[in-house]
Parts: sequence; structure tokens; C-alpha cells
Amino acid sequence: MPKKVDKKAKKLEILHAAAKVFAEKGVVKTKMVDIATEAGIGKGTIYEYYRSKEEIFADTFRLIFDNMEQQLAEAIGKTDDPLEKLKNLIQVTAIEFLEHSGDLARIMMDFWAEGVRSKNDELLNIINLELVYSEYKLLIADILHDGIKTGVFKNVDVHSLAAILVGALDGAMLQWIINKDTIDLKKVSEVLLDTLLNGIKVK
Amino acid sequence: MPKKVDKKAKKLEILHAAAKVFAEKGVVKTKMVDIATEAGIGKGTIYEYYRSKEEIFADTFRLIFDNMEQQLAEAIGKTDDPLEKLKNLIQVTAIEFLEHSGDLARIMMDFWAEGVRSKNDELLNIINLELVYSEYKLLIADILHDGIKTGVFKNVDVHSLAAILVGALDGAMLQWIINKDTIDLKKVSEVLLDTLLNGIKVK
Amino acid sequence: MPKKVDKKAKKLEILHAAAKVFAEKGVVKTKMVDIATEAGIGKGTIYEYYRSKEEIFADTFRLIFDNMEQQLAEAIGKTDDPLEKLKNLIQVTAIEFLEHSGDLARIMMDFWAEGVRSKNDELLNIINLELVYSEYKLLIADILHDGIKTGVFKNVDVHSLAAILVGALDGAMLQWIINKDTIDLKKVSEVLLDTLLNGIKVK
Amino acid sequence: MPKKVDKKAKKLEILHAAAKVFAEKGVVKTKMVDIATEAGIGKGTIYEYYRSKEEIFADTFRLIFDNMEQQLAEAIGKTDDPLEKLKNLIQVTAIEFLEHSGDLARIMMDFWAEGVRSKNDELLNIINLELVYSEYKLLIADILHDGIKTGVFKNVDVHSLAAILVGALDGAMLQWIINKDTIDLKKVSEVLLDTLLNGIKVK
DNA sequence: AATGAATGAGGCTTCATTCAT
DNA sequence: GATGAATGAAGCCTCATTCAT
Repeated sequence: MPKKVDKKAKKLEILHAAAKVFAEKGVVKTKMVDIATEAGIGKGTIYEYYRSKEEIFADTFRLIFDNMEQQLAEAIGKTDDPLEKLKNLIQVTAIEFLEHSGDLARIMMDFWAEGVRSKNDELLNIINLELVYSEYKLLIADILHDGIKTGVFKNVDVHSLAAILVGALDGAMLQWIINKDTIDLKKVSEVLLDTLLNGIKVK
Repeated sequence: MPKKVDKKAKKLEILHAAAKVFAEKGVVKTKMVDIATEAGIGKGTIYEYYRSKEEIFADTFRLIFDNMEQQLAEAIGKTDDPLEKLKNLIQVTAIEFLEHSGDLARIMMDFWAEGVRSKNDELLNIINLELVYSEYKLLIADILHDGIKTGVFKNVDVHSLAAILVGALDGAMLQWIINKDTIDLKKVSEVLLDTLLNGIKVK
Repeated sequence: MPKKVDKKAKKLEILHAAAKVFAEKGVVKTKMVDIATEAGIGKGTIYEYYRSKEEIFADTFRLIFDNMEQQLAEAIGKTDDPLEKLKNLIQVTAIEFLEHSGDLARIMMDFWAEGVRSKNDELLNIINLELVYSEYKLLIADILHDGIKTGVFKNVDVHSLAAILVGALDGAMLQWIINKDTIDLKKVSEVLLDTLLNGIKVK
Repeated sequence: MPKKVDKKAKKLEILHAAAKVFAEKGVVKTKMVDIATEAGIGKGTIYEYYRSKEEIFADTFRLIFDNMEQQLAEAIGKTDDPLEKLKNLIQVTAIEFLEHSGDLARIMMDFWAEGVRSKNDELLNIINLELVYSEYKLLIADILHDGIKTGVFKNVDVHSLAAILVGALDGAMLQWIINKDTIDLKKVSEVLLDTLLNGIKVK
């Protein structure tokens, strides 16, 4: 009988190795052999677990967004107060990045760069930024809507504001990636929170 | 001296052709022959004007950010009122994108994706997002600082807020690129303006 | 202005180089670099003229069978006498191989080996042995039929005999390929002619 | 000594599995894992019985030709009459293929394709078509010679006719493989017999 | 003895760049 | 100056074979 290998665990190991290298060098510049080396295996071995580089790319996408989604759901589920929800949302995003050193965020650049392109690409079934962000924005819009209904928030255009919030979070993340030193992500998130809430709260 | 001007003009022609194709297909997927075809010249001719693909990439970067910088300087220079300056800033950014169909923005994805990486890369001397954004943020911070000094704005953390503003603009742009249909960039810029100003204005 | 190259001529050059190497090493064992070397060009250059190895394979097939078909048509068209037609047919086939050293025949082995397989293969649109031989056999059957009608041949089963004749020719060719020394193709073709005609001629 | 027999049996099992897959997909396209799967064993297990894929190929060759030789010997040994011998020869060949569905014949394409190549290959010590067919042709030549001596056959060139007969049989087989539906192998073998015998019999 | 996980040599193909015309 | 034909480095992937269990 042969070695017993937890196929699922090893696949995940490779995925994480890939994510790391992707973050460092970018998806395009990452060669299969780089991933293999990072994972401490031979390049041929990768193909025992993944059919192609593209498939790894797709799985990395899922890894990131499933993770993100889960974090968000958790952050929002803790409370029923729209104000609290927004706070949690922003904080979770910020903390998440601080802790993961933005590795995944760095990869997201590649998803964007890739996902933004030609709609006819096969990858778009997998890397569907449109869908991901739609859901994300809807989530926030709901919160805002809730807040307005309960009189906590002013009567703003919820969809625009949701887009802004999402954009601001992503944008802040970008800024932080570009230069961790000049940005205090924690402070930024607080200011964002204060300013925004200040701007929409019914005083 | 009849050729000197030609040279420069043709170089710019190639650059614009490159920018267009970069926007459509992404930098990595763009082949030299694509640029040549778009510019209506032979593949080899490009090398009479550019030493390499990388050099074109670098020049495209400059094209975009020089242009952007110029727009911003103009927008800010029109008035001395910090409030107006912010308004112009946001509007110019939004309009700029609407008019150029976000072509340049799409390329910026590639700059980010590239520029975000390993600091030891040669390209980073040219594609210096850190520098570009630093200046950009400093510009805004100055405005905010001014506003606070003149009592128009509350006493917020200017650097954080500058980062947020820059981030929010970039983020909104991303959202718009991902799906032009679900975002009304004009409305978003207005809401952003309202909310932010509302949040920081001394009532 | 660049070098002037007769694209069509060079494509044919590559094709012949490929055919030669195919004959020597077999299609599967032939590497693109082998063809390139034989053609005296770099391996990348092949792709300026052919999209893939498979395409070269397909063109080689056409090269062989178009050539063969033409030879046969010529051989048959020279006369109206069924007996003469058969004679020409056999002689042309034999001579053709003698002159071309059976290079193409050697490649046909690979077509057979390949073409005989799974009917669902894409290649079968190109390497359609069934079709090629059907036409060939039909051609012969017609001659036989003619001969019977005019009382030159006995009343044999024309389709079976056509199959035999085609088979015998191919088979003789195989034998000759396997060992040129032990077979005198000219004598064999004469004996085949004599025996067969003796077998079917009316007295 | 309980394992000795097992070893041999299992080796044969693998060989038959290989032969089956070879026939279906062709030798080159057959992967070791295909053979293993067909044999119902693990991929690594094959190497307990065979040193390499090539060795399996060689053994398959022997399997086929030993079998064929045996059949022929049997067919010829039944009678002393040259005419009967030829009849048996042709019938056995035809029937053999009908019964085995031409599986082995399909593999022979690969032997030919392989065996026809460069004489310096190591495999040629094993896959020696030249030798195999020499013996085969000699066998037939002897029969013909016998027939001529006893006055049953005309005075033909025995070696040429032997080559033709062998070729015709192989060729008919090829035709049948290419398209079983349009060829009635039984009828063909009869026609072949009639025509040939008619051509050489002393009436 | 049996297995399948691991491997890397090797093949096909792409494309930035060179260069002869 | 302009061109596109030529090129080979480099990357993805396959698969026969090895080997630890």
C-alpha cells in the first residue's frame, strides 16, 4: 500500500504556496515551478492536484472571496444595529488586512487587472468581480436602508453610498499596500467611520 | 530639421496606440504586434522609437499621471476656497473618467498590479505609485489643513482623511470600471461630496 | 522594406522537410525542432507558416493523397481499355514508389496507425482513410465493371476484387518497404498483373 | 512454489490488457496508467512484471506473431495438397481476423509504423518484421514450389507470388480495418482464392 | 507483492527582439 | 526609416518511471 496522503490538505497547501508567490511576484510572473518550489515539491506534483495554472488562479480567487464573505457575514451578524454593523464592517476589513499583511489584497490586484477585461473570457465565470461586488454593495445598501427606515441615518442615496463605502475600503487598502508606513490603517478606518457616520447620521 | 518633429509625434502616436490596446487587453496580454497594428505600422518600427515593451509601459505610466496631475493642478488652481477646491477635485476626477471612458483607469489596474510588487524591481524607479500618491495625498492634506485653519473644516486627521479621499476616488473608479451600468458616477461623486463635506464641515 | 519571401514556397519547403523527417523517424517521434533543423531554420520559424504540428501532419496527408490521386487519374485516363487501365494502375503505383523511394509510403504507416483509431478524433476530418480508399476502390470497381460488361473480364464480384487489388498493391508496397532487397517491385507488379488478369480474363 | 505460476499468469494478464488498449488507442497514445486500469491493477504494479513500456510493446509483438505462426502451421499441416494448403492459409487468416475483431491487426499498424523505421533502433532486434515476413513468404513459396513441381500450378515466379499473396492478405486486412462495413471479409477471401488460383492453376 | 504519490526530462508553443533588405 | 521574417529563450504541461510505505 502506498503512502497515505490527505489529498485535500495537500491541495490546500499548494494553494497557499501559490497565494504566497502570487502575492510576491504577481500571477503572471509566477511560474509553476515557483509555486512548486514554494510548496517544497516538484513541478509535476502540482498537476496531481490542479489541472492547470488557471485552476489554481481560480481557486485562489475563491479562497480570498469566500474568506472575505465569511468575515463580513460574521461582522454583520453580531448585531442588529445598523450603526454597529457599519462599524464592524469597516473594522473587520481593516483588521483582516492588518493581520494577513495584505497578501491576499496584493493578489486581488491581479484579479482586478484580469477580471476587469474582456467579458468574453472564460475566466470570467470564475473571476466574477461584478457579482462579488454586487453582493457586497447590496449588503451595505441593506444596512443603510435599514438605518434610514429606523431614523438613524439621513435619507441618502443608499446605492451610491454603498458604492462609495466599498470603494473607500478598497481604496484605503490600496493605499496601505502601496505604502504601509505612511498609512495607519487603524486610524484611517476610524476617521472613515467618524467622517462618514458624521455625514449621514441624524444628529 | 524636418524629421525631428515627426519623430516625437510618431512616438506619441505609438504611445497612444499602446495605451488603447493596454486598456483593452491588459498589459501582459498585449503583444508588440497588437500595438503595431493599432498604430498602423510594422512591428519592427516600434523599436525605432522604443527600446522595449517595458519602456512603452513606463511611458504610458507617465502619460497617465502627468495628465492626471495637470488636471488636478488646474482644478485646484481655479479657486482659493478649500471647499471649492475639494469639490473641483472630485468632479474633475469623475468627469475625467467619464470622458475617457475609463480607458486609462483600466490601465492603472496594471500599474497597480505591477507597481505594488517587489521593491527591488527596476520598473519601480519609474512606476512609483508611492511617490505619485504621496504627492496626491499631500495636495489634499494641504487643502484640508487650510480648511481647518480657516475654520471651514472640523479638526480632523488630515493625512488619514486625505488617504480616504484618494482611496474613495480610486475605489469608486474601480467600481465603475467593473460595472458601468450599476454605477452612476456623477451621482456617486455628488454623494461622496455631500457626505464627506457634511462629515467635516463645521456646520 | 523587409526581405521578400515566397510564403507559399517556404511553406512547401517546410512541408517537404517535415515529410522527410516523418518518413525517417515516424510522425510521433518527430519533434518540431527536427523539422526545423531539416529545413535549415529555427524552430520558431515553423510557426510562421504552420499553426501546429498537427497542421503539418494534415498537410502531409494531403500532399501524399493529392499526389497519388493525380497519378492515378492520369494513369487511368490514358486509355479506354479496361485491361490497359488496370495495367497502368498497377504500374504507376509501383513506379511511383520506386522513384520516391517509398518515403511517402513510410509516412502512410503513421496515417494508418493514426487514422484507423477512434472515430471521434478531430484528425479524422483530415485523415479520412475511409473516404480516400472508398474512392480508390470505386475507381477500380468501375473499371472492372466496364470490363465485365464488355466481355473482357469474367463475372466476378467487382467490389471484393477491387478491395483485393487495392489491398494487394498496398500490401506489396509494405513488403517492399520492409525489405527492398528481397523484393523486385517491378517483377512483383508484373506477376500480380499476370496472375490477376489470368484469373479474371475471359480465356 | 505457489507464486511462480501466479507471476506468469499475471504477466500474461497485463499483456492482454495492454494489447487491448493498444488496439483501441494506439501504442503511442496508450499510457501506462491505461494499461494498469484495464488490467485492474495499480500503475506501479506493472513494473513488477515489465521493465518498461517498450518491453510490453515487444511482448505484444511476440504474442501476435507467435499466435499467427502457430495458426499458420496448423493450417498448413492439415494436408499435403498445395492447393488445399493455400486455401487453408487464406481462410485461417480471414477467420482469425473475423473472430478477434481485428484487435491484433489494429496493433500491427503500430508495429509496422514502428518496425518500418530506421534500422539502427534497438527495438528492431525484437520487432523484426523483415524476419517475420521472410519466414511467412518462404512458407508460401515452398507451397507454390511444391505445387509447380507436382504440376498443379503453372510455372510462376514463386517469390513474387508469395510476396503478392502475403501483401494481398495484409492489404485486405487493412481495408477491412478501415471500414468493416463495406468489406465482406469472407467473400473477399473467397474471391481472392478463386482469382489467384484461377490465375495459377493448370486448368 | 502492490500501490499511487512524486518527479523531472522533454515536447509544443508563444512572443519580444533582432536584423537583412 | 520601415518592415516583417527569423529566432530562441522561456513557460506550461505530459507521462514514463521511481520509490516509500
